[in-house]
Amino acid sequence: MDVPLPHLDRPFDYLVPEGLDADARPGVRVKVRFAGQLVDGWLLERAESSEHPKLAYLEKVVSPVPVLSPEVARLARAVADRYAGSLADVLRLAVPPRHARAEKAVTAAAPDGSPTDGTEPTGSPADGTAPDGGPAEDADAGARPGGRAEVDPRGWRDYPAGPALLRALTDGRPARAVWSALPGEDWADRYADAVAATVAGGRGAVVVVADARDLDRLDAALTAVLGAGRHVRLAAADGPARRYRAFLTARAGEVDVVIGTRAAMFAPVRRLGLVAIWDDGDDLHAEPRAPYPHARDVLLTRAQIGDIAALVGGYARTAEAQLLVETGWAREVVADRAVVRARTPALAPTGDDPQLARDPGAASARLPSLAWTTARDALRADLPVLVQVPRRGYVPSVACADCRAPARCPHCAGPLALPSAQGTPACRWCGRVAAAYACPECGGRRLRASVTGARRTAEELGRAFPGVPVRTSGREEVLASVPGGAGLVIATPGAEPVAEGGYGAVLLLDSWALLTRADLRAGEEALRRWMAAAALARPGTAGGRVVVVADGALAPVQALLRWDSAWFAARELAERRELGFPPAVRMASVTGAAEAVADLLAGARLPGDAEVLGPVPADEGRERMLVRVPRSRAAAMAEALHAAAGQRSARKAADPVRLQVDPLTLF
DNA sequence: ATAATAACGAGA
DNA sequence: CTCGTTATTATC
Repeated sequence: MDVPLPHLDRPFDYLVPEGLDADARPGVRVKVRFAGQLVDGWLLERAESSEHPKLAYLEKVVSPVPVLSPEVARLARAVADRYAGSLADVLRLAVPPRHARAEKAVTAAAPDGSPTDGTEPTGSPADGTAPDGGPAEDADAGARPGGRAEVDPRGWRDYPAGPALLRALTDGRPARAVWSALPGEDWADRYADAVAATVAGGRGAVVVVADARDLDRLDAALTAVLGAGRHVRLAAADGPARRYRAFLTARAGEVDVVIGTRAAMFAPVRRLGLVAIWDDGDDLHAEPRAPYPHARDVLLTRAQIGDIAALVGGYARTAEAQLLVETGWAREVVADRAVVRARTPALAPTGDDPQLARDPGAASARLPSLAWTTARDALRADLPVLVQVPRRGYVPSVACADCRAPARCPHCAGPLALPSAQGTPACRWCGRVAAAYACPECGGRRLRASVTGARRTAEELGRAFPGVPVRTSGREEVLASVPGGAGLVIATPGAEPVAEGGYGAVLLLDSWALLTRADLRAGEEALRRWMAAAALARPGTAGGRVVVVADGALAPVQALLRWDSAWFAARELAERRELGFPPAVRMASVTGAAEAVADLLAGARLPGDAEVLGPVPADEGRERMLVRVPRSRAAAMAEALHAAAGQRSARKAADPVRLQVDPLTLF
C-alpha cells in the first residue's frame, strides 16, 4: 500500500479479477480501493488463499511492467526495518516515478510481456537478442568459474590484495573489501576494473558515487573498459524521463551494470555480483527523505542479503568502514607503506602560524610563508597550484580558548554551545549547563566560539601572484579538470578539479574552520577533504607538495602527513566506542513538538538497555531526543520506535514526529 | 478519510 | 435495560 502511515506498513490481500490475471504479476504497480478511496499500491505476491474473510477486488494494474523485483522488494523491507520506516517510503526511493512515454519507448524496443515468476531472468527470446549477452539459460553457466575469464588487474597490482579481489569478483565469490586509494590513484579506472572483472564472470554490478562530477568520471572510465552500451547511469539529476528509462533498461536485463548517485542504490540488476560505493564519507550519500537511509548501508545490506561482493572505497576511510574491517565483515585493500611513500606528495604543516591558523577572518593578506613559497615554487616550475578553502556557513562550536580542544559535555560528551556571547555554555544534547567547565586537556577555563572560513584569503593569494591565471571551482560552477601549466585554482571542498599531470602544489587553508565544526565527524571530514585534494598533487618524487595550514600535532593532520587514514579511522572508532557514538552504537533521533516526542517515547517498548538522552531544542521550536542502544539491540530499537510511531498514527496524533536512525548529524 | 464497532451514559 | 451518542480502531 503506497501510504506512508506506519500503522499500515503491512501487506493487504485483494482478489484479482479475471481480466487482470495476466498483468497482475508480482512487482507491478496497482490501484486498489482502500478505506473507500483509490490508492496506489504494489503487488508483492500472488497467493491461493487468504486469512481475510471479505476481500475486495484489485481495481487496476497501472502498468504490466513488474518494476519491483523480488530482490529489491526484500531489500526495501530490510532497509525499512533498519531505519524504523515504512516499506512504502523506501519503495518511493527504490522505484523511480513512472514516466509513461519512457516506458512506451523502452517496451517497444524490447517487449517484455511474457509473464515470469520474477525471481529468475526472463527467458524470453527478446532478451536473447539483447546486445550484451546470450539467452538467459547460458547466464547461470557464465556465472560459475567454468568460463575462467581473466581480467588484467592493472592498477590493482599496487595493492597486495587487489588482484585476488578481482579474481574473486570474476569467480562470483562474495568478496567484501574496504579500499584505501593511493594518492594520485585514478579511482574511476579501478572501479571500472572491478566492474569489468564482475562482468567477466557473468554477473552484474551497482556502483554509487556522491555527485554528478564523480559520475561523469566513472561513466567515462567504464565506457573505456567495457565499451559503450554495457552500462546505464541512474541519477535523479538526469531528469525523470531519463531516470525511468535507465531504470527500465536495467530491469529488463539489457545491461549488467548500473552506476549512479544514491538514486541507483536500489537499481534492479540481474545476477547482481557486486555493489560498490566510492567516497562513502561524503554526506551526499545520505538520503534526505524518510526513512533517511545511507547509500553505504543500503548497499551493504544488499550485499549481506544477496551474498554478493561489496567494495567500499575512498582516499580516506570512514569509521563505518573501519568497523567493517574490525568486525571481519570486510577485508582491507591497502598498499604497502613503501608504495604509499613513493606515491605521496611531500606533505607539510605550516607549524603554528597564529595569524592565520587561529583567526583567518582577521588575518592580513600575508600567508604563512611556507604556503606562499610552496605555491611560488610550483608556479615557477610551470605547474598548477590548488588552493582549498572551506565553504562558509558551518555551525560554530565551542572550543577551549587555550588549547583549542572541542568542549564536550562532562556528562554525556555532547557538544557545548554558547547561547549568547557572555552566557554559560550548555550541552546541545542533554541540555545540562556546564557552568564550571574546565578543559580536560589543559585545564583551561576560557571558551571561544570558532570562526568560519574566509574566502578572502584565497582571493588575496591570487593578487599575490600577478599574471597567473586564477580559476575558481565551487558551488555555482564546478570544474572537472584544468590544464597542466602554471595557474591558481581556488576550490571549495568537493569541487577540486583534476589537473593534467597533477598539481605541483596543494594548499589546504582555513583548517581551523573545518576542524572545529560542531560535528561528531569533524576530524574525519577534514581528513577526507584534505586527502581528496592532496590526492590530486603529483607524487613528491615528481615535485608535488602539499601544505596544510594546521597544527601538525592534531590527529587528523598527523593522518594526512603520514597518508594513513586507516590509523585515524581506527582511532576515531575507538573514541566513538568510548563516548558511545555511532557506528560503535546505534542511535536514533526523535524530533518534533515536545509533547509529541514525549508521547512517542512513552509508548515505545524500547529494549531494556536503551538510553534516552535529551531533550535538546531543535529548530522551529521543536525538540529532539536521542535513543542509544548497543549494536546488538539495533533491530529491537528500530522495531519499537516504528511500532510506537504506528500507535500514534493509528490514533491520528496530529503533531508529526521525525524518526531518524543513525542520523548524519547528531548535534 | 470513513465506516464498523466498542464504550458509555441518560432516561425508561 | 435499551437506545442514542460518542470514542476507538481497522481499513483487504
